[in-house]
Parts: sequence; structure tokens; C-alpha cells
Amino acid sequence: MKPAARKKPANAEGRIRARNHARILDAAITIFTQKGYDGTTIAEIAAAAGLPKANVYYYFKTKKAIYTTLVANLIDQWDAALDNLRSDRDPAEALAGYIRAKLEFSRLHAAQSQMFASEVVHGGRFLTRANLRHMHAITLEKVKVFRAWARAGKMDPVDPIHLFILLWGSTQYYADFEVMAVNELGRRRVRPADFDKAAETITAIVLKGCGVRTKPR
Amino acid sequence: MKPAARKKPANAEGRIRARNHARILDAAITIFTQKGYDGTTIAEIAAAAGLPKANVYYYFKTKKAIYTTLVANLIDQWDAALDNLRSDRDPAEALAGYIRAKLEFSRLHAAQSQMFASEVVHGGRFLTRANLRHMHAITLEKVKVFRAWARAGKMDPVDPIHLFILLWGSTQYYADFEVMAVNELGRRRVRPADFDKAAETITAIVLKGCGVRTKPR
DNA sequence: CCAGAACCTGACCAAAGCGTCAACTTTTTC
DNA sequence: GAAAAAGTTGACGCTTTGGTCAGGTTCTGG
Repeated sequence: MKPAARKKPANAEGRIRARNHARILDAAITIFTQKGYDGTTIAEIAAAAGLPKANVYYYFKTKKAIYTTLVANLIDQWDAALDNLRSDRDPAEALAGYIRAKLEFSRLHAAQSQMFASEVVHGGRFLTRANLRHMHAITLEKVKVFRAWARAGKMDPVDPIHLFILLWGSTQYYADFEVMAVNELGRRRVRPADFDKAAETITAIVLKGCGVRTKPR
Repeated sequence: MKPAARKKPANAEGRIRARNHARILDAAITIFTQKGYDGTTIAEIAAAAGLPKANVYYYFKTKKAIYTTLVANLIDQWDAALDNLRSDRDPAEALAGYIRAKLEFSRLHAAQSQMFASEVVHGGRFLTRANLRHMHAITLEKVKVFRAWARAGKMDPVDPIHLFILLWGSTQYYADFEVMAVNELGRRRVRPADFDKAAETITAIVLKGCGVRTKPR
């Protein structure tokens, strides 16, 4: 083999590799979301990416490798909205910001939310223990925030995990169960105004429901 | 053909037919839930039902026929919990009852809830327009109940559809996203006590959050 | 008891899909 | 400009799966 110095460093991908890698993942997430892992074919992903099927295997070893790369990306994004929740913030603003951020994610990344939902509904067979531990650890950090607010008298001492489940279930619904959301909203698609109304409604119910106050009592 | 009187009436199925029909559906819902429509094989359903594969085709014309029969059954069950919501009831009791009923369904029929969730997450390709119209019509009936309570000053005039989405999203989460629920609860499975705590927490937040009062002001 | 109906089933077929491969083309580097 | 590396791709092999079929068995009613 020729001198190793000639080989590109692993993180210095060429522009062709980076472009095709991204194209495949973009195409894949749309189709995995619509059809699920087993209902999606490599030929469909290739066609949507504008590449011959065999070429997909040049960039990803297997179909499962494509899917698990997407799942790993989704875990990274799951964390981001939780940054709103810091104990040094006013709980009304922090919770309102979190709800808004979660709904923005549902609105702008419906496919990612749906794909993650699909994965979890089917038992999370591609979620690793490390994925689950990570998400649990992050959540426990934020549980502390809720507890700190409760100790400071800024909100009622509601069970933080069940509160998170209520927050996640309600905000993700608009993306994950879009078919039901549009049906019940009487629309063809969820509009930005619907997301605004959702943010307003969920925020009002949660703040009032958790006894959130902007001043300590 | 022999005299029609000899043929059994369509609704007087023999015990063999009824038994095998039920066995196939019971087996199917478990596997469709775990693996999704495309990930499930007729051979797996047959094995779980204790029948040879070709025999399954004696009872159901196609794989899709099995699946859509299950979906139709799920629609029927979706309605039942909503019976709690009647305008002549006290809203605190009615909403608490509805939340409790939904959580009971999640606890006792997790597979059905997950299968329906999977169907919707993937765009509801096996949900018919009639299915969707039916669910929408039922919901609109209950929207009237919320509006009647608001007019009577028994609760705040929150947006009924967004409230339903919050109720559905939070109560179904324990079944649909069981993997996440157990992970965040720090458990191996969701226990009856967790459902009790969920009922208590969701009910408290929703009643307080919606300004539900047991006496008109 | 027998004929008809209902039920069962092993073997089979056609189609689909994951992944491979050898040969080719393009790009990159020296 | 040439060699090496990277990228491309049509054809193919193997396996799997939905569904069929012909022939068989069991059940039911007269």
C-alpha cells in the first residue's frame, strides 16, 4: 500500500462523500418515517437520493447502518429543547420556552419526530442501552430543576417524570400523530397558527395546572 | 347448489371458525404491534396462532384483511372511554373518569394502543375516511360538552381540541411509548402504581389547569 | 351411512429485496 | 501526466414471503 500520509484523515471527508452521505440520510429519513424500517427498500432510498442502489452500499455497509445513524442523530436533537429548563430561570418563562421549543421541533422536524416515535412504538429495537441511559440521565438533570422550583415555592410539587410525560405526549402529538391531529383540528395539515394555539393552550394549562407562580409566596 | 337452508346463516359461525378467527387475530395484534405491518409475516402469525400458514388464508383473504379487521376493532374501542364525558356530569368527576379510563386502556390493552399508534405514526394508510370521519364526529360531540361546561362557568374556556390532544397524548404515552416511559420512570415495566400516579398527576394538572370547579361561580 | 360442507395442509410459484462483485469512470495527489 | 484512490453501477445470487392449489380429513345434517 502507498504511504499512509497520502490517505485522507478519517474526519476530512471529501465533498463527494459528504454530499452523498447527506443525500442518502435525507432521503432515508423521509421514507423510514412513512413506511417504517421493514417497509422501506434500499431501492427507494437510492431513488430518492438520486443514486444507483449499489452506490448506497458504498457509503453505508447495510440498511441497518443507515437507520441507526439516523436514530443517533435524533437522540442528539432530543436533548436540545431541554436546555430551556434551568433552575436559575423563571419557571413560567422556562416552561413556556420548553413547550414552544418542543412544538417548533414538531413543526419543523415532523419526519424526525415521527421516525423516533415509530422506533419507540415498536419497542425501540434499534435504541441502544447507551441511548436510553443518556436520555434518562438528561431527564434526571431536569427533574432536579423542577424539584428546585418546587422547594423555592415557585410551583407545586408535581411528580416530575409524569409531568415530563404529559409535556412530551402533548407537544409531540402534533408531529407523531399528525393524521389524527389534522383530522380532529378539521384541517388538511397542521398550520403554524395551530402550533401557536397549541403552545398557548398547553402552556396555559401546564402553568396553571402546576401552580406556577412568577413570584415566590 | 343445495338448498340455502342448509348453509349456516352468516352470523351463526361454527365454533371452529370462531375459535380460529379469534386465535389468528390475537396472535396478529401482538406481532403487528411488535414488528409493524411490513415486518410481520403470515408464517409468524400462523405459528403464534398454532395453525399451518395456508390455513390462515382459509379464514382471511389476505394479510391486509387481518390488519384492517384489527384496525376496525380498535376504532370501536377508541370510542368507549369518551362515554365518561357528558355535559350532565360534574366536570371534575367526568374528566377524572375519562383520564382514568384512558389510562386503564393503556394499561390493559397496550398492544392495541401501540398498534393504533403505529398505524397513525406511519400516516394511517389503513385508516379509512369513514374511520376518520367517525372519530372526528365523536370528538365534536364531546367538544360540545366542554363548551357547555365553560358556558356554565364550570371550567375555563380552553380550546377543546387542543385539550383533547393533551389528554390523548399524555394518557396514551404509557402504552404507545412504553419503552420511553419505563426508561424515564426507571423501571423494567410500567406498574399499576405508576398508572395510579399518572392518573393522579394528569388529573390534578388538567383540573387545575382548566380551572375546573365543582360549583358554578 | 352417505353426501355435502367445512376445515386443513404440504408443496409450490412468482415476485421482491438485501447485499455483492467485477469492471468501469472520475477525482485527487504527486 | 500518471498512478493511486475514490466513486460508480448493471447484473447477479440468494433468501424470503404472500398467496395458491389440489388433495386430503373432519364435521354435520338428512
